[in-house]
Amino acid sequence: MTAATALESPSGRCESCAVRDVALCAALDDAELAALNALGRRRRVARGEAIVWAGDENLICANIVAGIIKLTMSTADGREQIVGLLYPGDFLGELFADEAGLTATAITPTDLCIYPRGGFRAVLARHPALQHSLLRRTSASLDQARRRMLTLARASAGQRVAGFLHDLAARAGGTHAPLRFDLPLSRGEIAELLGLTIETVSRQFTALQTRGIVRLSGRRAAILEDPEALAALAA
Amino acid sequence: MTAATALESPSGRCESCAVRDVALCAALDDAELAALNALGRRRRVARGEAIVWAGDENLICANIVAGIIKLTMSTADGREQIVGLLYPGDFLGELFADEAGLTATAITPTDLCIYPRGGFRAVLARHPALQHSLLRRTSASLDQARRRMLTLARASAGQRVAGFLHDLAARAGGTHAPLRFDLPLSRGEIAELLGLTIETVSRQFTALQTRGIVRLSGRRAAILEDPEALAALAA
DNA sequence: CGTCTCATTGACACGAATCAACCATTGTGG
DNA sequence: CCACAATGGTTGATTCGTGTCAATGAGACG
Repeated sequence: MTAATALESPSGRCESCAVRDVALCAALDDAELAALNALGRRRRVARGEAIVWAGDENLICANIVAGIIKLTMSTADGREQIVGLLYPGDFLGELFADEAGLTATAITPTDLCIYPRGGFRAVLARHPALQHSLLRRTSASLDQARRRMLTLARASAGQRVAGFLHDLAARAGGTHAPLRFDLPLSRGEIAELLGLTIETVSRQFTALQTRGIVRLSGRRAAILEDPEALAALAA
Repeated sequence: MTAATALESPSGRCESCAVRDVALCAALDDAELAALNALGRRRRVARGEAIVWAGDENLICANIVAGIIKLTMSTADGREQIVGLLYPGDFLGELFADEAGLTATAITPTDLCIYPRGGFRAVLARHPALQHSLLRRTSASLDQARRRMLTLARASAGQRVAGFLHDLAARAGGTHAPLRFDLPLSRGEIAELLGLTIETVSRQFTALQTRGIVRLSGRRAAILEDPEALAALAA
């Protein structure tokens, strides 16, 4: 038992968790954390693997420990739209729905700390600090969703792509040039996120490259050459 | 003092409030309600009047007692987008932002129960039930926002307008024909909501009318003739 | 009765989707 | 180690839907 890895047994390991101080757990002291500790189990998910399917019974929620997850909805005719991205420290789950409304899929290899939904709600009810923390997070997500509504409703393809790269660069830690950063999403996923087609995304990328604003380095990385120009385009 | 109207003095009147059992207040018993009671004041707002301006210091939050409010964001070049509608019982306010991110404007004459943001947060911290209630509401808003993202990103103009009318009809209490219901939004506001232009909205309306699916009765009312067809178009 | 606001209708332009080829990279089996 | 398929990405030609610009129409209100 002492040989159990952190992956298999989170119990007693929260203190050393990568997201101990950024996830919801940050709202709890080490003693309170025991309640969640007892409930959670670690799970590693491969790139492309689904964690929750829309329409399924909504049994779990989770903290993202590492990796990136996309939340998607699809139209009646089968086209998909990414309605949220989750990064390490973010919370995954629809606590108050018995049936999942969204599909959650790993975009990169991902580590999760999974809780049964019912159990988590029970802990939530007993820990106002946790609830407060979740409320803040949910408010922030709502704000983000509304901002994206504005983009989807009003921005041109060029503005969307520029804004997307701008956000990625900012998250990668700066706006100084030249900044090299990863593109964790495929072209198809970028299109799903921005409400465009693959072809349009591709064309916008080459346009940015032609103008010397970013340079693509393989499929999954980019180098930011002109942050001001990019920011201006994102507008 | 006994002549004070409910509008001027909410104190001691919560029991008879129109939204006592649907708003956040529903989470509190009459005794607990006293804390909010002491904080709140009623205010009536005319159609078109703004309650909060994006960018301003974020001083207040409120419960909607009667009327409809739109939450808007605008692009750099001045076009507006409605990112949320609030109905009686809904909660207005960004509790965790010192600067307002959204403009809130009354779409119809509206009655509010207004609280200072700081005071409300203090009450919230002391009443977990209230916080839980707000968390549920915020989660529901997030869900709604994400659904609208799908619409804005993927639906055609026809689908958007049909979906909008479908929602209004449902809210008006049924899908039986012929159902007469109000259009609380102007054409311009519908366009702002759906991410279209006034002209496109107008054309879609006449198309629906030509096909005998809805009939417009003046500018501000519609009669639903064929609910199934409307639902099918909304997809 | 005239003006003002809001809505409708028409002509046209433009941006992004669609359809279709082609190219590059990765991985696999001989 | 190379041939070859499979996957993902780019580029081009064309179509289609919605935005834009402009004129007209209909209520609301003074």
